[in-house]
Amino acid sequence: MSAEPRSSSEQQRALARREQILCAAANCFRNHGFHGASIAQISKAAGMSAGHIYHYFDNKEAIIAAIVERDLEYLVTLTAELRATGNIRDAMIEHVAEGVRKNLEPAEAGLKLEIAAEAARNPHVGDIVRRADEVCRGSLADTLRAVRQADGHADDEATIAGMTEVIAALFEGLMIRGIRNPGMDRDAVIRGFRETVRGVLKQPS
Amino acid sequence: MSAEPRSSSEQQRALARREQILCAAANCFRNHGFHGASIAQISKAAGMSAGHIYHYFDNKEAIIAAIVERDLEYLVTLTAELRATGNIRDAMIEHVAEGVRKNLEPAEAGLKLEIAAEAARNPHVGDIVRRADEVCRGSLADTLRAVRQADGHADDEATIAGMTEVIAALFEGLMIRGIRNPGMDRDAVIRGFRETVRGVLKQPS
DNA sequence: GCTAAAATAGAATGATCGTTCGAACTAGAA
DNA sequence: TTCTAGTTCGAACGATCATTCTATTTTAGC
Repeated sequence: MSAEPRSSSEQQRALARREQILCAAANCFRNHGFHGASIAQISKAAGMSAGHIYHYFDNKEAIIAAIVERDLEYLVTLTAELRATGNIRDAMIEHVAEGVRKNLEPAEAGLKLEIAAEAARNPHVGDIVRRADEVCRGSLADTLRAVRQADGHADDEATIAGMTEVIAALFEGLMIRGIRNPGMDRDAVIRGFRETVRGVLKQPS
Repeated sequence: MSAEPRSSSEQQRALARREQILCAAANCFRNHGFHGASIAQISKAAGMSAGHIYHYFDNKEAIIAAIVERDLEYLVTLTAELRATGNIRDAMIEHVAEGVRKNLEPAEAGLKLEIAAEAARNPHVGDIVRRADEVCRGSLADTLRAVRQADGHADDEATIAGMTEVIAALFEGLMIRGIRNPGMDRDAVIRGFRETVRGVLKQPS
């Protein structure tokens, strides 16, 4: 927050401390929510004093923003990776199982839902989330467009946008499903998802 | 909370007060989250003193539980209604547009996401949510089973369960989509959803 | 080893939290 | 009217909140 550090090792050290705080904060936020978790809890989890946290973050809101940003950055790189594969349609269907399992991970899902709920009421967090979604959505739309064109379908952009939302809703909804029905038959869900994604890809235009 | 009231008008009055508190609390929870909203805020919104709230609810947790219960009760009756219609398949596809619009309502979606996030960490709320979902899920599975059987498909129960999760994830995911991409083309999404639901109903078993 | 600066701890701040409590008020029964 | 019991308020409680400040320890350059 203050003047530039003198050596690069100091920079690294500061970066590591920041990361340490963010990891601890993510755990606390998972367990108690953004507003339920206190700086005292986070500082204890990070193994440092409460006051010291303010050397790395202006305030609690800044920690929340950093957590949100970090979480979404990961998603952006993920969708970009999918797009870089060779045979996109096969890759998509192949990755369904992985996507299902990842979104059902309760720890991950809890934090992501917390972020979504916060985005609905906190304009700053909402901006971060919407900006990241724009990138992911664009990447997913590109992927869908490529597959559909390769299959000889002539879709207008609105149709592609609609399909994008369908696929996104499917996987994001799974985070809620994992919480509401933790005992679900995962293999059956994977089969259902695979078939549904396949169906969207070959949907008549 | 204490001994039975003497007249039925007193009972009604107490019920109205409870409802008044719950409505005010729902608004506060929507805007600030379960832990971000204070009893002081809720009492101000409900037009009564903070202390008085404790005549109707044991504590804040009880208010949260009541809100969650009320929200889910509505969903249970909704799925039951769908099931009572005549031609189920047509009714389902016809109700897609309504379902999409309802889940995109930002105020509703925000509170529901807050509930899901709370269910992921608060065991009491989690129990309420899971129990309600069991009912809704069963009703939706019954509906799907009926349509599939009428179409001559022979599905095992796991397949029906998988399809149920797909449909549930679709619509619940839409709540997140509405927050992450508020400017989406709703008509295109409705078309995509309708086609996807149709696809699930005629999916090969 | 000395010194200056950064890292860190921990106490202190005022605000606000959820909750309790006792007094004042209100309305129906007698 | 008087009594009684539920309604309602608002002050008060101790705990905890996010944040600030000061003092101390650690580190790096000389």
